[in-house]
Amino acid sequence: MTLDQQLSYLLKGMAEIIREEDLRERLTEAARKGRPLRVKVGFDPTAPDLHLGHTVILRKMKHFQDLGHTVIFLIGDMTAMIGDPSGRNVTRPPMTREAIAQNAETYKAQVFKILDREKTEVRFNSDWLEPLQYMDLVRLFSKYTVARILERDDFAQRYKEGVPISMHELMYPLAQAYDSVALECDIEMGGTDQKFNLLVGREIQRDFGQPPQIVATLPILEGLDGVNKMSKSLGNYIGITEPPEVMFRKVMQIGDELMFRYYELLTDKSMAEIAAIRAEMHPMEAKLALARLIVTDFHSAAEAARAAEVFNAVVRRKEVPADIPTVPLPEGVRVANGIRLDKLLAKIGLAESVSDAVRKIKAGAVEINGEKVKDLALASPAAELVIQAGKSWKKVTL
RNA sequence: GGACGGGUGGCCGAGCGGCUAAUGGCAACAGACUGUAAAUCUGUCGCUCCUUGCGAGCUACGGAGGUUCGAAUCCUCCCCCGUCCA
Repeated sequence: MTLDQQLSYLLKGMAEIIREEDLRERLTEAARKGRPLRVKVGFDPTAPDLHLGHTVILRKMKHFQDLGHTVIFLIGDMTAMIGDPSGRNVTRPPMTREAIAQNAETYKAQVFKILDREKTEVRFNSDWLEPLQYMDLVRLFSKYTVARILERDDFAQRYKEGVPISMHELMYPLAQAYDSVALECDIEMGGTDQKFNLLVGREIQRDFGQPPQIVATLPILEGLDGVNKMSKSLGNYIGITEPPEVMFRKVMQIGDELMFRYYELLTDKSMAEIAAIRAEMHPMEAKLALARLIVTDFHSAAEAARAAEVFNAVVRRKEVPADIPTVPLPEGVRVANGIRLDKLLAKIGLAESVSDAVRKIKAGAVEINGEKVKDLALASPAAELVIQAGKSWKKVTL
């Protein structure tokens, strides 16, 4: 690849790069000296399950690896041990070492679905942050000013609105910047919300006599709702270890506009190809194709095809799914006049509570063996009950 | 250290002695519609019980006490947050 080709490969899908000339320069230098660039991305080990939102940046990391560079998968275990309240005004409980170590393992098992193991350095920032003495920290913090720290958007806003900001939150950008020093990074990537932190890294590196890192930000992927960022706690995510049918169905649930965003950030389609899809394909066909692409990435083409078939059968043709989980009849749901459906639904997980089950039944969301149910009691139950509550199915054997 | 303001259901935010399981909005869950969706419309939206009824009980408005026939609403103490002053 020529330098220009490399550049456009790397820049595709990036939100911002600071600065492009520097990247060009460093790529040139790397080629000349035969020294791969060091590209750092930090991950928070509090939520061990990766979802498609994480894969936007993982894919970009892979692109750097494709060009022979080294990617540093940095696990912010120090952050997790302190309990980072960033973003929300709720302090997260600190995590134990064991929990962090376990999450880190889960992470590693998942990221290599995308990253090249050979070209990945997995590091923990406790390696260099933990040994720092008080005076080391004072020296580090002395390199930055309160006014500059408060320039960070969310700090500025919270300060203005009177939302609490804890001292340690102000130190995070410095700690993260120090990671870049410790790792001698050439490039640091993060979501667009990380821009400030990434930029601080440049200044601190300069103070430590290192060339400032190049900063690359990537768009934050919207979740299934198309509004909020994808996150596990909001429940609008697609996990990369989810079963093929689930992934497929979730992709099909997104709005049409969001689909093109997913095409852009989660597939290898070029912008030109995506424009063609938008112009020529029926939206539903385009979405089916997208779902297949995504499922193929994390499972296989065969699994994707099967998931597509399941989707067509169950959702479009409203057929009964082939493999419904079967459970025995739970205790305490039999009454004199048959079976209490509200209790049954709650016990087998088709409703959150008995009250919720009552609501669903009254709303006409429950079918048993193909018949809509309106009563809370089932008088003469068959030996096998295929129960549908909304989008969920369970089979109960008596 | 002082003065003032505030802590309500998943979130935001009303209520300021009974008519309040607690107005609104968002989210969520169902139903209709459809191209899977989205949008829209409708309903639901603490938990439990049963004789499923505009039924009964329990729990809930930072925490603990108190006043009252009755408190999210009044009083006391405590905890937490913010603003201003020092």
